[in-house]
Amino acid sequence: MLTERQLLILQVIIDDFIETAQPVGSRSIAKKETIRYSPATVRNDMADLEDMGFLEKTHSSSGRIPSEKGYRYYVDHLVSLKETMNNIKIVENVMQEGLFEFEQIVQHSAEILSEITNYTSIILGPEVFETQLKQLQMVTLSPYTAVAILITNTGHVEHRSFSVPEEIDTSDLEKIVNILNDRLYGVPLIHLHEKLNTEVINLMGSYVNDFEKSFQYLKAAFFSDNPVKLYFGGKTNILMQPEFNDIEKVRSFYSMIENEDRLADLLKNNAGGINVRIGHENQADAIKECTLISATYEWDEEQMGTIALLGPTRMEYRKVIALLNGLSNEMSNVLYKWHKNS
Amino acid sequence: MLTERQLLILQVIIDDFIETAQPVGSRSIAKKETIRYSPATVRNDMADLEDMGFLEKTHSSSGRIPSEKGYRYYVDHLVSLKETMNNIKIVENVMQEGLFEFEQIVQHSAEILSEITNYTSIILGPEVFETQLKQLQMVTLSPYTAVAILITNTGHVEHRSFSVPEEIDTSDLEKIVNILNDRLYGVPLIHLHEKLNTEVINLMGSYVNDFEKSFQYLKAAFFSDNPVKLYFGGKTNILMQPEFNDIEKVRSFYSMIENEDRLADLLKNNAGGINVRIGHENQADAIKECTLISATYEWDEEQMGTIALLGPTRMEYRKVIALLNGLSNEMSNVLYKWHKNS
DNA sequence: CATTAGCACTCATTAGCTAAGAGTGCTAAC
DNA sequence: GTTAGCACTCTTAGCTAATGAGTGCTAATG
Repeated sequence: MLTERQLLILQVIIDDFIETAQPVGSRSIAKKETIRYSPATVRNDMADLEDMGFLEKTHSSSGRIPSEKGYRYYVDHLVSLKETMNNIKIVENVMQEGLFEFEQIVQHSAEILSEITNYTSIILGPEVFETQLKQLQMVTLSPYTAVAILITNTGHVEHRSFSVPEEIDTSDLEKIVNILNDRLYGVPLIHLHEKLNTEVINLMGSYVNDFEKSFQYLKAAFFSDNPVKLYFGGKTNILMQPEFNDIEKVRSFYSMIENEDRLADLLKNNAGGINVRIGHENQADAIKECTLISATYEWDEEQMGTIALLGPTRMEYRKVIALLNGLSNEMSNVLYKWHKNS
Repeated sequence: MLTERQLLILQVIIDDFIETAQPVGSRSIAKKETIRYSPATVRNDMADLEDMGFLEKTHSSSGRIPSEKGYRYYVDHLVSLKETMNNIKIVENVMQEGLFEFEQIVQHSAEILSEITNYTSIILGPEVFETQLKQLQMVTLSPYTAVAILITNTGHVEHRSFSVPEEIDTSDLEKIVNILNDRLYGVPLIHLHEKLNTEVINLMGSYVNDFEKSFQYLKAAFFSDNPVKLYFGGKTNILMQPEFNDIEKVRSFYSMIENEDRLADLLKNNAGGINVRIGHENQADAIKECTLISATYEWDEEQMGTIALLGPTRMEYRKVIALLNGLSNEMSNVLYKWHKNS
């Protein structure tokens, strides 16, 4: 459908625009070494490319800029995954600093990713999926206050303080915690609620009198629904992009970033592999001039988490795709080794 | 030094400018009900106020805007602390949601504070000062990995994962943790290092053979220096302020916000009470067009933490000062009750 | 003598105009 | 199929004039 030459010209225009953020004219294209045609020829192809919807003009006599469809074509056909720089070793470097808890590794990786790319990085942590319960603990601080602590096999620790009403005896609570520890060891977090409500609750009565109220209390402390945790890096990088010179755009960008639930939704329903959502392809008006590009990392064929970058549609796709691909592989490897050792 | 009338005019100008963000002219002042003089009279006083440095012009024939000195005078003489709205009950409302861990209360309060004011709120947490060690725990995840958990009497939980080298025996580690728990219970966190290095280290040898290496390891995990923790609310509120229509200013604002160490320094060396730093009074170029206003909350005459708001120099001082004063009192009360119960 | 009316003056803002320049689309020639 | 040539479009920058908000100063006023 597209001629060889049109393809070439499309590629050159998009590459150029990504670099300069300025509309690209026929003359400047014809000057490139790879182009051996006159500006007039280029103009003809540009007009065709515009007719097909791959390019746009900012005004009737301006140079061309890529349309969303143009970027889409560019990503699908002109950027090859083979260019992947494997072995980027972000995670490896992070881990050499002696960190090893997943939460910290992820946070750190997000920061490095945003530094390398100058976009905003978002990582959806892995704990939601495969992590298992290692231990529950209750530490009483005073007769009326206590802390509930939950530890997973990945080294993740959740805690929540709560106050104990007078009518509840802390020793009852401790008994219950012991039972829970016995019964829930090794249970994946996602099955915790289920297991709790079916098996465990029935056992409880025989050990603790009048356990109902205490149990309800503990349940709220330990098993409050776990909101998805997002890790960000480079939240202010967007301020560097020329297309965000307008405060209004910055505002709308941040309104999206702050809405973590919404963001998590956008990240979650992804197929595996690299996923690129350009402009309006994101079902979110606030980032209709942004590209959200994401990759999943996984272990054992189960999706585990997502790494993403959010930047202007004029994104350095080539670099970013290679980078994300490399990083997701690396994280999958880390998860694999991890699991082998634990 | 200032006549009655000049005082009144200064106040009206600043009030007006705070509200509208527009230079104030003599005509609009003369229209106010409280002003019973002609524009010409007002103009004369405005010229005097400008000579004295309280007002400025944006250009030779513009209305006046307050100078930093003007704001300073306004804050020192024209805003009275008596207007305090006591009983603002931010914290009380937060706590009614069932939260009670200090960290969460503080975080939540910061958010509410920024919502009420539309500025960015910054709270310097209290844990650095009076909190005591409640319990240390070590949970082994695998033969080579473990989590160190530290719990304070305020319900604060710190944790840190670490990997255990082969040459170290986890049972040794556990022994050491037990000893530490015995000896360090109730010790204020700030004295932890000291106590550790003097008393405790000497005891260790008699219980555990070859403890040195293991101990060093644990020490790093449990007692890594605790960076000051800042809680933010409304980080993007600044985008609403008309004086931050310029991206450059937004950038410099965020460069300050991101530099938490620097911010913490600015907040720390404060006398008690309410502290207002206007524009260049902040020793930081990045916020030379901002006001940082802070209040300390305390228990038992010791400074405990700081609540602050960061916004443009054109700040609603009246409202903000009353609010911060109320909130700091409230937090002090909470701390007091807290301590009584624990 | 403090206050005020009057008036000339300043400066930002806006609109309208022009010239330059970048880039296009089309046609005719190669 | 490709390209040179050219008329045309639109942005940008610079200039001018008109408008209007606001000032500073002077002289008149109660």
